[in-house]
Amino acid sequence: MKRTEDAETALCHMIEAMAPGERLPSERSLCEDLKISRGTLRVFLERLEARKKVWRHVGRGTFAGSRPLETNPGLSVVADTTSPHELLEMRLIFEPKVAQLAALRASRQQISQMWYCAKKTGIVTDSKAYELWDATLHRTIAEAAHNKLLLDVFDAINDVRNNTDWGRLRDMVVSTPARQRQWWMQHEDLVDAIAARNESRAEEAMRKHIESVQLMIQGAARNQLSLMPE
Amino acid sequence: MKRTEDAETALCHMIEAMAPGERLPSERSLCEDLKISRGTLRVFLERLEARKKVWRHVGRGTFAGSRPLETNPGLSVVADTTSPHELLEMRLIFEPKVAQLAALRASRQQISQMWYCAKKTGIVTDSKAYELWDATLHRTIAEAAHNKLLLDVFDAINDVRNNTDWGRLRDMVVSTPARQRQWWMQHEDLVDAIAARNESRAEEAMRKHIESVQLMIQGAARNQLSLMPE
DNA sequence: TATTATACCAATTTATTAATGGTACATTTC
DNA sequence: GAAATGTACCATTAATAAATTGGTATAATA
Repeated sequence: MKRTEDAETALCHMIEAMAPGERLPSERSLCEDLKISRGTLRVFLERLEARKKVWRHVGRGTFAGSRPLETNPGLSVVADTTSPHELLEMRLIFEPKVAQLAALRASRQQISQMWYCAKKTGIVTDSKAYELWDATLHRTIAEAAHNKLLLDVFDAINDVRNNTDWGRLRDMVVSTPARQRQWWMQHEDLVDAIAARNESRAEEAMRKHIESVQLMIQGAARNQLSLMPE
Repeated sequence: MKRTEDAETALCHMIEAMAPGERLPSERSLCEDLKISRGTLRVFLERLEARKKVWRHVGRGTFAGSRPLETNPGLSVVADTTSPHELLEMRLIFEPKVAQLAALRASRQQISQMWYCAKKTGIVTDSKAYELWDATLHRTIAEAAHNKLLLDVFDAINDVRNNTDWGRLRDMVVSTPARQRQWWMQHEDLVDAIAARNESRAEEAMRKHIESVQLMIQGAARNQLSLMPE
């Protein structure tokens, strides 16, 4: 009885002397040092964990201090748990302002590339090709904002977009020639505003464009929902 | 002479028949199949790479089609290459809209937590504690937007913020009681707008707040620049 | 009842091995 | 002499194996 209590206080002192985040020896070596069995040691550690004195993780070890905020998982893993609605809301926050900055800072070469991409979105026939040129256009605009951090965030969001499998939904984006014509005209309008260095018009054009997509997707999702058995 | 040319055209046809992104056999097995040496094969591949017909990567292989956009490196690694200016521009794009959504969707509990954090930013004395409560306030607002993807993006941006070492710059944020009072009042105003469910006022308050920080940091950076030897 | 001893599991890290494209150089072939 | 070959080695990456860790169950022991 006495010996194990001594071991517990020794363990506590040991932990208090450690810097937060520092790693404890493994359970197997700790129980040797303290001359107690692994089972009893784990009882002590359980209490310490409840008191937020340590935190544990299988395969890694036991650490002093309280569990750190889980590190950013890279954004692409959230693809499974996010919805088209969330993604479009995000893009609606982000991209209009990006277009505004692009209107200020785009180089002539970038603008001509935008024209090229926009034209392509009007003439390609299959949905995969459309998506490619659409993505390239939007990314060119993000590049034209000339802010590296902003571009990285854009790519991170796009990663989510690419790693989802709302497959049937995506095909609907260019389901009809009329729709494709609508997106193409919006693209032309957007690039025209950027080329004219008209900040507010560029922002507005991008906002309108994404809102259109949002409306379309919402409608499609509703239809699809009513058709699906579960 | 003739045989190698045949091999080159055969290689071209092979690649054209492949789907973009598909992986070619390794150089060592390809040159066996085509009955040519690795050196000449590599000359062909070099030409194909220049024409964007293939792209190569050491340790991975050679792939058909044009090189895909480089994958998101995790956002936290860009911390070294980004600047306070870029970060604040990013936040200025992002957070006002987040505040607007928060005004729509914040729960009562979240609002009371905002009040608590805002009050703390007014009374704490050391700059580390200020940063803690400031960060908690801003993150609570992001949570209140109730969009998981948005929150992840917010955390990613914050990661950059934490992983930089513009140390002296950060201390200046609360360098004087007058400054701290300024930020505190802006925080109170912001939370008040959210609590009142006033979207446009919340957006405006957040914009004003970040613009103030932006101005301050710019001024501080200028001063520091003029003091630094290199 | 409390403690020990033992065995096994799933998650994770670390170490090892194998494979890839990149490069240099001597050799062969036409 | 120019073109092609054969060979050896490197740095990077992927694939695999081995070792370690916390988590859990069970029987034996004090």
